Parts: sequence; C-alpha cells; structure tokens
Amino acid sequence: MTDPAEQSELPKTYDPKAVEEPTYQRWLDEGLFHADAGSGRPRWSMALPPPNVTGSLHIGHALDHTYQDYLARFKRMRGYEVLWLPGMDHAGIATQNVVERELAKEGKTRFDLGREAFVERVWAWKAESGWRILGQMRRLGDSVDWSRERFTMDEGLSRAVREVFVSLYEQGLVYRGQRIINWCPRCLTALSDIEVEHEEVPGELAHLRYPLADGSGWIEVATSRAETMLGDTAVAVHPDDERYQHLIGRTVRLPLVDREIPVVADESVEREFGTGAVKVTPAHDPNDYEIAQRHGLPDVNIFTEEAIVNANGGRFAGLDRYAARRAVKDALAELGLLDRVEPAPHAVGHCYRCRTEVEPRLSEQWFVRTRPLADQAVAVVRSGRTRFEPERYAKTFFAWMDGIRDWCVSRQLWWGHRIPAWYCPDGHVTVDREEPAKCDQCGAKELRQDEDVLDTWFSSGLWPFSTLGWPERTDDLANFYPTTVLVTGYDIIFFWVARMLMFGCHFEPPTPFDVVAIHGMVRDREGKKMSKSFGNVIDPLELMDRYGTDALRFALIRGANPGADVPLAKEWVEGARNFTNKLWNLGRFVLTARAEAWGSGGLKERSGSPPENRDLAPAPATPPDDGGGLADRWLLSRLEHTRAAVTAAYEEYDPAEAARLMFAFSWSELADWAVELAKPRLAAGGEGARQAAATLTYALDVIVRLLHPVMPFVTEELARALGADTIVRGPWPAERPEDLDPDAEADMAALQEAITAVRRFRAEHRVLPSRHPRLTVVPADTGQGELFRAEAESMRRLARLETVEVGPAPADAGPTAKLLAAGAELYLPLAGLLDLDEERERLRRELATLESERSRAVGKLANPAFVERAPAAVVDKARARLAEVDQARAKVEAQLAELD
RNA sequence: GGGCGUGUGGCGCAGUGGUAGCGCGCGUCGCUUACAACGACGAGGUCACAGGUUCGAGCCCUGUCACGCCCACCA
Repeated sequence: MTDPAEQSELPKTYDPKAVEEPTYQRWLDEGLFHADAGSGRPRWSMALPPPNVTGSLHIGHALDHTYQDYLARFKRMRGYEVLWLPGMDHAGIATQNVVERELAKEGKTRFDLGREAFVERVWAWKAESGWRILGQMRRLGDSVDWSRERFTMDEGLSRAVREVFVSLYEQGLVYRGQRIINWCPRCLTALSDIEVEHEEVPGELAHLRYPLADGSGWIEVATSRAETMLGDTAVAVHPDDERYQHLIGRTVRLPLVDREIPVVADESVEREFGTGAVKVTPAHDPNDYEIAQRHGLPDVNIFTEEAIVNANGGRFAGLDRYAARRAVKDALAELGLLDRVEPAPHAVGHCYRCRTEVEPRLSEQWFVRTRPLADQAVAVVRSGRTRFEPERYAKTFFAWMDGIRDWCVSRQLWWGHRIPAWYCPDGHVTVDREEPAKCDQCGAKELRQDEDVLDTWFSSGLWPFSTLGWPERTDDLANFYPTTVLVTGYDIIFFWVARMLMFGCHFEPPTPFDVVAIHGMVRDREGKKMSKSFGNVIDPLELMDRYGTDALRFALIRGANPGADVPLAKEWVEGARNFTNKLWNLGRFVLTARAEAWGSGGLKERSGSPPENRDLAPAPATPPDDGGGLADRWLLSRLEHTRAAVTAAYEEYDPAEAARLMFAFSWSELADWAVELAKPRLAAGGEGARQAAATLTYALDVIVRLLHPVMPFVTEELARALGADTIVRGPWPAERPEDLDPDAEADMAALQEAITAVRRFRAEHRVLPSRHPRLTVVPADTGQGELFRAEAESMRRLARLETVEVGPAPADAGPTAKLLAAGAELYLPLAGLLDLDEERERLRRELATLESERSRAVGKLANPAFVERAPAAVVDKARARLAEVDQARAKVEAQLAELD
C-alpha cells in the first residue's frame, strides 16, 4: 500500500532519539572508550571531576562534561590513547543533608537510627542515585572509560585517604588542636574557611556601657552581636589610646552576668572604630580568642551546638542567638546601659550547604598545616610546569594560596572517611593506617576511634592519583600520571584544584596535571545565575529530550568562551538543533548526489533512521585530484582554512571559537554556496557531476570529523552513512596546505559579490522571481572577464538571469540599471524586467500613502497641546516616525527618478 | 578594604593595530526537486566616557564612570 518511491525517501529531519542510544551502546560494545596503556600510542589522560552522588546532573555538569568530552574525543581522533576516568564523590555534608531530609519526612532524625544504620541508609541511597547519574552521563555522550569508574569511598580510595592522613601526621603536617572554627549550628559540624560564604546583611552596631568596678563611671563598647556580651571576659583598648590610658589595668563590672573583668591593652584594637574599646568574647570570636591568648584571659562558652544560649547565659539561657540579642539589648536599656543602636551593614558568614549563619565556636579539631604544601603547589604553577587556561586564573590561585590558613579537616558527620585516630582512656592519641591494637604511648588496649570524618575535599583532593591505584605503584599510575588536563569551573579552584595541587605535588610529584582548563558557569539568557529560587534553572535532560544531545552540547560549547560564563536559553539550543538538522540535510543531499552521479540505485533506508549506503565507495581520505573548477578549488581552500583554524582552536582550549568556525563554514559556505554551485553540475551528469559530488563528499567528511568532538552523535551517523565504521578513533583530517588557493578565493568573492548585487536589485525593486533578465558584465580587467565567462552558468542560475554576457556596455538598450560589484559594472535592461508603468504606479501609490501619513504627523506635532501634554515618549515616537517617513519618501522619489 | 573581570547594533556574544562581525530578534520577498528546523535580500552600531601613543585604535597606555564576580577576623 505504500508507494515504493515514498519508501525510499529519507527522513527529512534528523531524529536524535533514533540515533543516540544505539550509537552510544555500540561505542561501548566496541570498547572505543577503553584506554589501553599497552597500545603504543602517546597517552593523554584526564580525571572527571566526580559529581556528587547527591541528586542528578544539572546544566553545569552538562557544560563541564561536554567540555571534557570535546577534549577527550579530539585527542582520541588525533591518535592519542585517551583515558578519561569517571567516578563520583560521596559529598559528605551534601549527601548527609539529603538523606536526613528524607528521614525527616518520616519524622525521624539520624540519631533515631544510630550511626551504623544511618550510614547503611546513605549507602542504599547512593546506589540508587548513582545509577541515575551514570545514565545521564550516557545521555550526554561522555566518552569515559567505564571499566575504571571509581567512588571516593570505595575500598581503594579509602586506603589512599588513610595513607595520606597518616603520612601527613607523621610529617607533622596534620595536627589536632583547640581553635575557633566555623560551626554550622544546623549541620552541627565544623566547616573550613572556604565553606563559609560571606554575605552582606543590614546589621547594627550597639553601644554598650560597662560600669567600672569602683563605680567611677563606665566604658562604652560597640558590638554587632550584643548577646555575646554574656561571654565577655575583658574589654580591650589600644595601648596608645590616650582616652583610655587611665582605665588600662582596672576592672569593669559586666552587666547582666555580674562578672568582674579587666580592661586590657592590645595592639589589635582599632582606635578609630566604634568607641575605640572592644568587648572581648574569646569563645565566640577568633580575634577575641587571640587577644585572650595574649593576656591569659579565660573563655566562657555561652552557646550550645545549636547556637542556643546555655546555662552560662544565666536568665537568657534557652534563647537562640537572635532572641538573645534583642533580650540583652532590652535588659541593658532598662539599666540605662544601652547608649544607642545604629545601623551598620556588615558581612556575615553562612554555611555553603544550608545557608545557616555560621557561628564561630571554640573546639577541638584536626587541621592540615597548609603552608608547606601550598608553597610546593605555588612553585609548580609559577614554574609553568602546571599551567592555567586561561592564564589569568593562575592569579586567582596565587592570591588564595598567599593568604592560606590551616585547613580544618574534621567534620562532625557520619557520612565520610572516619578519621584514623584512636584514643585510650588516658587521652593519648594513636594515628595509624590500620586499627591499632594498643595505645602508642601507654599500651592501653581499650581504644576508641575518633567519631569525626574527614572533609569531603580531603578525599577529592587525591582524585588524580588515588583513582589510578595509588599508593600501589600500578601500571595505570605509571602510564597515565600526571594527568594531562583537569577541567573544571572557576568556582571550585579553591575547594578542589588547590587541594589537588597541594596533595599531588607532595605525594606524587611533580604535579597532578599539566594543564588546568577553567570554564565558567551556565547563566540564563540575561546572564543571571541559575538557581531554584529565581526559577530560571534549565534541566539538561529536558533539553536533550526536546532538541537532542548534540544540540545541547553545541549550544553550550558555542557559548563557552574561555574562562567566561555561558549564557543559555531554549532558543540557543533550538538554533543548535537547527544546525544539526542542517548538517543532516547536507548529508542527505550529498549522499543522493553521490549515488546519482555514479548511477547507483539510490539509497536504502533503515527503519526510521538514517541513510545507509555501504554499497558505495567509502568516503575518500583525500579530495579528488584535478580540482578543475573554481567552485571546487574555492571549497577546498575554505575547507583547509577551517580545518587549520578549528584544530588550532581546539588545541588552545577555545572550543567556542571552533564551534563558530564550523558553524559558519558548514552553513554559509558549504550549504549556501558550494551546494548551490554544484547543483547545475550535478544535474548535467557525467564526469562533471562525479567531480562535484566527490568534492562535496570529501568536504562533508572533513567537516563531520571536525564537528565530532562537539556533536558526536549526528556526526558519527553521517560518517557511517558515508562509509566509515566509526570516527571515534579518527583519523583527524590531515593538513593539506596545497589546497589553499587565494586566487580561487578572490575570484569566488568577486562572483559572490556580483550575484548578491543582482539579487539585491531584484529584491529592492520587487522583480518577480519568474522574470529572468539578460545581464551584461563589463569586467574590471581581462582576468575578471575570463572569470565571468567561465562562471556565467553559475551566475545565471544563482541570480536568476536569462543570459550573462561579458562585453562592452550595451548601447541604446532603453532604461538600464547599472550595478557595481568587485570593480565590475553590471548592466540590467529594465524593459520587460519590471513593467515600468506598473512600477511607476506602485511607487506613486506608495508615495501618496507616505505623504498623507506625513501631513498627519506634521499636523500633530504642530499642535502645541499635543507636544506639551502628551507623554514625552509618545511625542518622541511621533517625531521618530516622521523622520522614518521622510526617509522612505526620499527613497521612493529616487526610485521614481531612476525610472525616467 | 583588597583582587579579578566586563562595558561593541533590541538581546546574547566574537573581534589584541589597518575599510565593524556572528547568532537570536526585526522588516520585505519566496513552498526554486537537501533542509520552511529553509532560502534570498535588507534595516540597525560616533565599539561606556575623557585624554594619550601611532601614519592609523573596539583593539595599546593613563584616568573617570557603570556593572559583575571572588577574597577579607575592623568588633
């Protein structure tokens, strides 16, 4: 019942759904992503920044993975043995929070389950979530080596973590101590400095009066956190501050808690700030803690872990920080000890995972001594052994490393690597790679392991070598370390890149990677950050469902200018989808042309999927020789330019530039001109048709290969249709400088200019498409004359002309238009082209319409009431419109004059 | 308070010394046998501002303004 002719029709649009999944499966089945160290090829390696097992991949991952995939595929095609190693991060706090939220829905807390059961539960959750993420990576087309997939908490990596921690301890680079750390009262754990996000809040500065103990007056202090006065143990002033000389060494009576505390002199006090006297709360402020250390002051902790006032806060016990602040101010005001409260915006730290205000808290934690490690990491970048791309991010890195402070690595969580430290009843610490049988110092056998786990970034900091089997001296480590490139967003240079450099340079020198390639963040169409609260997040899966993976990837890469943020909107992806379809149809055209040129029996169709014509010869590895015609020579020259520029851009970590070049060549040159120029030759058949088809086939094959790193699916499908089994392993198009042909490019430019000039004239004068005038070209020189004579047929067709003649200007041909293009003069007889009377009539009607609009506008603007009373915008609009009308009138009048 | 970056047509962006480009949008025309997810043609920019270097400056230098991001223990 189906018409056989119709059956052989190829689908007019590219259908990603039919192609992507089977293609990816085939790549896996054929082991194309598997890295074989024994292959003898040069090696190239990269470790995937492990996504958090939390949740699913977002648009930022899509960018990150696409960027890496372009590098991996590009290098693979160029003949490298590529290892792109995948995996996931256990993501301590983030994951624990997610599972705790899930528990909360059941009305439970982790404490109801107990540590062991809770951790079990997280593992179960991880199994499920991890599966989803792997599926998304397949969707994206990630060419990772699945046989080497790792997880930060798997056995091998856990061993690496213990090895590093214990070694650092032995080297004196890990220590335990009491410090003021950043504490999240909601997550109930310590945080490192970079896990705190500073944010400006309105805030206030309260001026409090502390009466002198001897009743001789008072001293005034200023604070943004009045409630902390409950934990004050001193007041500090600058030693040279004349205002307070007489008070140094005396004592004040701390109101509300009725504690006598000293006035001390400390150089850290700024005389100009506030009153020049500062209250000292050693347990709740890092500066104050240092002052206390210097002066031997006690510390009074007034908060519980949840930041609720404890028993030390007397009658304020039980209030949270904010309630206590109000209550303390009220109480002081009643006593006449609150001088005033003024607004004072200042930055407050928030937990990077839950946004809760961080509370400085004095506690016992584990720290990494970072200075020596940081120095090594800085040296490797300064020397150029490791390079940032773009380079300016090295500055960001240096700036942070310069001011780096010791890294608090212990977390009061349950999900993570348990700290390998054990305590005996006497409090001695034993740090070991395996669970020790007895205390190092006293031999006690009752040991209890530290309850805390390590910062998630501790294990991810080992990623480049722990994933290769370290500390074992594995083949993979020998073959693929240092890794070649590390790709990531600028947002985690401090969190991750810096830590990897510190650990890598120290434990597995010289460096974990040669190049750090930094990309930006995905933004919405207005350049705004994507976030759930703005409601502007885009789900990559939705985009892939709708437009295909290649479209999403191309849109992301096209916007990924080096180091800069990537704006993305549906329309961008839609445009990229149109491009995939353009390629698809280019493929359809070329394949058909090729089949017809060689008289083969047309193309076959696989159900609903792309063309398969293995009966034809495989795509040529080199262009057809001869290359006689201008169109072919021009195309090959442009192709070689593109090939060279795209290759260079890929090498230089500028895939956005490569994308632009490929897009422009494919669409504006190959499709818009080369194909159009080929049509008459193809239609003529014979050797000319074969020549044209061969050149187009070659060009398509090359551009498809160039595009493959960015758009792997549609290009693989087209390459297969052209006769290749796969292009995943290349080859990459070879350099062909002999194809560069400046003469052909110049000639083609002249021809294009002439054709466009005629088209423009036709469009402006509304020449019906069915009218085919005769054109006379008066060339600028003899060379140009030959050009136009040779290309007369192309020009005739593309400009819709009856004939194209090269010679002297026609005499006495009646009304004639003279156009200029590339130095040549083009003469178009108007008679018969457009009906002159009809055209005059049309122009007069148009002029009349414009005149009447003009007189109305003039009248309106001449009316003072309108000009004065109407909104300015309306008046401006009227004026602008009048100007437009005047311009249009002038044009129409000129056209009328041309006709006479 | 430091550091980095950005200001180019309505919107999003390229363009590191030699006659202003791309995508989207917009206007006019067109279902020309690869593609209407298309084609042809067009409108639209004193390249934030002010100085300077140069034969010549979006592109280099200085300063100003605006915006963005990062870092930061002035309570």
